[in-house]
Amino acid sequence: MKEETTLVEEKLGMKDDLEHGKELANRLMKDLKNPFSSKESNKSLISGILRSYENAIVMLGLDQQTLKRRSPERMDQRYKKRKNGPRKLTYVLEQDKKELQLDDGYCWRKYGQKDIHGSENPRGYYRCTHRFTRGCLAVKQVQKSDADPSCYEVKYLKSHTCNVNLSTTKSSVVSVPKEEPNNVHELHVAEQSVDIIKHMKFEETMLSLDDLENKNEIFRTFSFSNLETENITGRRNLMENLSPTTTSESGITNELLSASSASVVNSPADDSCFTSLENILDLSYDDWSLI
DNA sequence: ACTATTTGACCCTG
DNA sequence: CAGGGTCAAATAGT
Repeated sequence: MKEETTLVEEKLGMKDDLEHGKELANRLMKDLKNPFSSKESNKSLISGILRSYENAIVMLGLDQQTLKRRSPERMDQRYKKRKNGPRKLTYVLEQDKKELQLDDGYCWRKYGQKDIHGSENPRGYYRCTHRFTRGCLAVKQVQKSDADPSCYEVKYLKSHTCNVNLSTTKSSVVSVPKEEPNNVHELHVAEQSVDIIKHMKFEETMLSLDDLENKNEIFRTFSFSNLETENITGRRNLMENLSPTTTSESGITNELLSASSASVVNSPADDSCFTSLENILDLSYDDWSLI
């Protein structure tokens, strides 16, 4: 059962989104009456309206995916009782603790773990803590490398839309066209030190670029070693460079993405960047004059 | 009391 | 049907 405080938070969030959408709609209406208003500003307003309502829909849990998964019939069928009764929980192994420490600055909540066929190590599934409160759909998968147990492969799926700024985060969010999990862009960086990783980035990026052109990518994979505690600061700096939500000024990722026609949104603070919406908007750009 | 993790069950896709 | 992804009850941690 969901906590009451969380529900209140969600409702407030929905209210904010809906009111924001309403405000933007009003501004759009005024703009449309103004012969000097630009197409760009109208586009931006509509983008904001769509985003607000999409946020609200997600918070309501009424998006298509949630509805499909949570239909009453299905809820009746599932999870009535565990067959084997109460289970024993094992303590998190030291290695797993390290995995949990692979902090990229965002708040992640583990929601699953699976043994992967052909891999020695299980894959952990994490989603953004703000999934329900802010509708953030960011997900990542963490798996210890079979080849090098000191390395972890981290796959990021979907961008953060929760606008939670890292203490170290600057101002940009990268958005990528066509946010489909099946389109994979892998950026592998498996090294023992930050310096080496930095050194590696360019080559790895160039390789990735090929993939990207071939696959019309979206999701990004990183692998990195378990750096020692004294390197945490360095690692944080590294993640600033490598994270999918990395900053525009430093990000090799940004260069990569811009080279592949990705768009870079100015600030997460003023634009939570629903890439799907941007896609829609981009596709229909020619039609804006009709509005 | 509340939040986070673990893990068996279930669903979806190929 | 197998494998991967997700859900949510049970449990642990704070």
